[in-house]
Amino acid sequence: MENKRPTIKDIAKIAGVSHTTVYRALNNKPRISKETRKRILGIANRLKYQPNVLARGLIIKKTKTLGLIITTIRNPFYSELAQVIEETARNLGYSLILGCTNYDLNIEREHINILKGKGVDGIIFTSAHVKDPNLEELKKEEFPFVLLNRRCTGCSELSKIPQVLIDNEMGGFLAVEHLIRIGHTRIGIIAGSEESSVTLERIEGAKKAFKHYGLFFDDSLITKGNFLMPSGKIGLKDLMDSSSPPTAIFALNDYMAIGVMEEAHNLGLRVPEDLAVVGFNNIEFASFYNVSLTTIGQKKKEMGEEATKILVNMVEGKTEKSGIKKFTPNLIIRNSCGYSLKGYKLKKI
Amino acid sequence: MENKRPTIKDIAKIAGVSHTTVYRALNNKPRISKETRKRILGIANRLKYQPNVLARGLIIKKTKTLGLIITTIRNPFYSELAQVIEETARNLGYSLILGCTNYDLNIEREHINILKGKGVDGIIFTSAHVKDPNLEELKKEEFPFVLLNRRCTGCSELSKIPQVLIDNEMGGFLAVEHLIRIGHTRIGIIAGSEESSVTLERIEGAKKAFKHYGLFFDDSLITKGNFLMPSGKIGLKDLMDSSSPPTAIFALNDYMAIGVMEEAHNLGLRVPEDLAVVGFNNIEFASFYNVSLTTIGQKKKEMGEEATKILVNMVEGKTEKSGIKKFTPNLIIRNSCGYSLKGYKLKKI
DNA sequence: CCATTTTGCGTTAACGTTAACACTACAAAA
DNA sequence: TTTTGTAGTGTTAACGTTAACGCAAAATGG
Repeated sequence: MENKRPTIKDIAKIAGVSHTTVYRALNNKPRISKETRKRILGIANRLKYQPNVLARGLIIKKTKTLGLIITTIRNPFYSELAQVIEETARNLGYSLILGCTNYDLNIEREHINILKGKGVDGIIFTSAHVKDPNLEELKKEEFPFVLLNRRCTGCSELSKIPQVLIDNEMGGFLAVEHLIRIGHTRIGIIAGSEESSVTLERIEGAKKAFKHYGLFFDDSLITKGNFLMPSGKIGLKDLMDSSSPPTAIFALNDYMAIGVMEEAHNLGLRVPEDLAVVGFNNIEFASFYNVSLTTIGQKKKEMGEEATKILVNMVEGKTEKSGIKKFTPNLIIRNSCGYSLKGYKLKKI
Repeated sequence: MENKRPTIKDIAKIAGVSHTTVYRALNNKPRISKETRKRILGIANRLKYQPNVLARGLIIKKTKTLGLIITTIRNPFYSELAQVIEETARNLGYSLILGCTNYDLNIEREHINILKGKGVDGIIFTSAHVKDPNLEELKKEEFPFVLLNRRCTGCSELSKIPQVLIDNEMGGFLAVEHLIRIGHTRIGIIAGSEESSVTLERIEGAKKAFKHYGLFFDDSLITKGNFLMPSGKIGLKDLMDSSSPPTAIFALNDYMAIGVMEEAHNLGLRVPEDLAVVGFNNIEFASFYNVSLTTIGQKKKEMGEEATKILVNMVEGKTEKSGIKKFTPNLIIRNSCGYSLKGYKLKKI
């Protein structure tokens, strides 16, 4: 039984023409008569011909495959992003190779090498380190990639890389402003990994909010996390152990915010009565009534689409070699800050 | 500036040997002297040589790439699975192309064709349709694939396909048994998509529990869902609209169970006081105190690993061409059924 | 010490495409 | 009629590997 998939040459043999003629028929190239084309396409259909992307890729150096590098797909923020990226990529004719790094630059590097070896046309990098030698190298090689929800301030050259992001600083500002306006002054911050641009910018925004409202910003109220759920727990514990603990928490993403709420429960703290919590990202679970997390929303769908489209454009040589697309975040008020409870009211500004 | 990645021939030129010699050096083949090998490896390292997987794949028909077909990565159950699959695949030297189908057999088919065109070595299919012509065809072509958390009872041939699953029937039994033992007799079921083997088996288990405890099983208490969160909402609404609504719900996965809890809240029903809810899968969020969903746990990590390893073994020709690996589910009791509340107590059996 | 094997290379041809270029026949232009 | 153009086709060589085979020189063995 012949299980081998048919090749151009197989079709050529059947049609009694040269493989080049078949190629012309299949790829809508000129210099072939209507009749032969039709005949060949008929045979190809019958045999269910599918081009061999490997062989093609070897020559045209394109594989219709993109890489997606994320930290961990377990974080719902990334799985939601991955979903729209896969979908838009597919609609544009591309497949997606998924690579998780666990925030490890060495694994990232490994992924990059493998992806290049497999001839991917471009890579989407999502949030991680600000300073990343891997990216600098890629940039030097003029390998196409875009940064999604991730900045690269560390490296001058990289400012020219296409970046799709939200205004994290504004997001941080909005989050803390909300807490201040409902009456909090001691606000703890659960940071993300400190090498991440996202962390830096959101904290920067938080500081601006403090300043704007004439409040003192206490550095000791920042505790280091890593964007994963457990670090929210640890972070809260640390903060509550201090001599004058915060009355509100700004967790730099929802995943950690949920950890905060978990630990609050363990510590016997009620949310929002004893502790207000605000997150960032508006993952699907944040909206559930029994989570009901006040958070900062961002247009994940639009951002994922945008990043994918930009990358595909680069790959296909359709302009847009650089530029920053910045989206605007918005505050989504739910119950975790008690905004809707009596006893709290919004300060006039 | 030469940005092109170095090839075997480039190295050969520098080393002053033939490309075959370089090949032998790089791939630990015999028939080469220790010194030349060392010299060549030195050059290769210096040039940061990375083999071109496309060219290699063209000949050896292996690409060190696997396909992972899932319905949607947004469902945390699948993102948790994807995480471990990516990780084990990477550790075994494989990359993963991710394909989401949205439960659409045509999209699945499209994915399969593309994956084959890209020369993936094998594919992991996760839960979807029982009867799937795509799989029958793959089987006929002897293309390597494994079924993860998915059965293919529809097609006789496919019983020989490696399958990694949990005992869904037992899981369904455990879930309903629990509800019965804490006193419920009218138990609504939110089914998954009806073409799914998972749905059928879990319902089968539920029915057995009814029978085992001498209870009448009311078919009208099954409502059709699709494993997505919103269908949990709709399902509950439908069930509660009936003339004699259930006092407990068995949602066939956690994602829908959360939808059920959402809708219960909207309908003014307290969980677990007015409505007990049990799910299936034990996704991470189920464990959070403010969700606290009683559910059926399965060894996702082990199953993902197992499926990946089996597939890699098949691909690499290391036996294990068929066989079913069945894992045992376990009941995880949290608060959504009120087991821990006074007023409820466990019936003796 | 000669026959045989082994070692250390090189040559050449695949793999399934794409692409440069060559050729023929026939039509249009000169 | 000769030239020029071009539609339709074929030949051949890439792409970067793997792999079959060939062939000296060195090593082994009886």
